[in-house]
Amino acid sequence: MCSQKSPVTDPGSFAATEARIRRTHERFPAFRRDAAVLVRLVRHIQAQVHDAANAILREHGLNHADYNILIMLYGSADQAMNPSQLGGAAGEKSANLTRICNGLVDRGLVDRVADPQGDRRKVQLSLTRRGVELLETLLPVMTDLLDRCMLGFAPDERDQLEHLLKRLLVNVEALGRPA
Amino acid sequence: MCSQKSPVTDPGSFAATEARIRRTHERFPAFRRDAAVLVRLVRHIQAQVHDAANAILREHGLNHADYNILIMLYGSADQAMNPSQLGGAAGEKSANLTRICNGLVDRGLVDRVADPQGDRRKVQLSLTRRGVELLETLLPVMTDLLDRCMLGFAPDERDQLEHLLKRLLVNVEALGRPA
DNA sequence: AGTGATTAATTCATTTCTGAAGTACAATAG
DNA sequence: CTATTGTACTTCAGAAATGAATTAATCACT
Repeated sequence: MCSQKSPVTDPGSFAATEARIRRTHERFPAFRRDAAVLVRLVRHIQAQVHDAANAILREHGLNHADYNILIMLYGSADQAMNPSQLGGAAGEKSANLTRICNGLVDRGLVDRVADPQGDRRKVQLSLTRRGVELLETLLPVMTDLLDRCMLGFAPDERDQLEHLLKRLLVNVEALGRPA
Repeated sequence: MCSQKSPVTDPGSFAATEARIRRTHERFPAFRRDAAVLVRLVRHIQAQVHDAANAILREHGLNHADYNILIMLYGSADQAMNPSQLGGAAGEKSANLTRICNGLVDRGLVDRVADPQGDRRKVQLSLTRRGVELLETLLPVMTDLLDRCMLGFAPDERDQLEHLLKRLLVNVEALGRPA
């Protein structure tokens, strides 16, 4: 109403989303405003982080999915995981995980070997030295990205948010199961 | 009837993610635990909601992206939006939005006409009667999905979460803008 | 009125992701 | 032991999403 729209995504744009949700609620009262707002917020946040990460990683020849795999391995107890663990951790479907790891193996960032326990269905994925090196050149800039997400959040607010999101996660994980 | 959905994340597994983040922080101290946890929570929540919505909508011949477009239009003030508004609202890139809307137009759920204001660059998208009818058959089940997300949340907790996520959104929206 | 920048939407080639099916192995039970 | 059931991963074909043009119209200035 007052100033002209700011250049990229204008920060007040979520107000329009809320107005739409309100109208939907008016037309269809069972449709809950609060839940809809939360779900759309999560969607927008995730999309923005994803895009920002992709933009940064592109110039290093990686994308967000690749990075996620690398950092999962970097943080894993014995520097190694098998695809199903990795898929769960990174939130990738198994078919997609196979494809992503193929790329990382081809580029010499990840090693794929037979499961040391001898279960011949399983496979062990781990970072190569090159993988570790690349990831460690990425970490400063990705860390900076995370820092910028947290600007203006007090420690107790972060805790609050973390706690609430964990409860939300429990709820949404149950969505896949019932009828 | 016997085809079971394979869960992407096994429930309770977020503890493993936290352990990985902690180890990453130990190896690379600047990497912040709190921000990383929040970002991964958001990612997992979004993925679960997306998958659950897709599973529900598939049997109606739609997917989550389609549904989002329909409900944005349903809630819009004059039942019509142009692609750029819709893209911003639904969090879709413009190229993708064109593709999605092509499909919806082809199926007779959405109308695409010239902008009534006369700006010949613009296009008006609106729900057809069939689009409204289909959406209204979907709304009960999608509403139920949203309700299940909110199980166990008190009103003030929902407010808290909404408030915190809005602040997080402001931060992540700034990520895209050059530092 | 003429120019250069901006905005809106689309196209296009390519990459990424998905669901379903397939292969190989392991575990369990009859 | 062998049959059934379940798990781990891969393959595959098709769908969805991306980034970089492209086309076309409007805007902002002079």
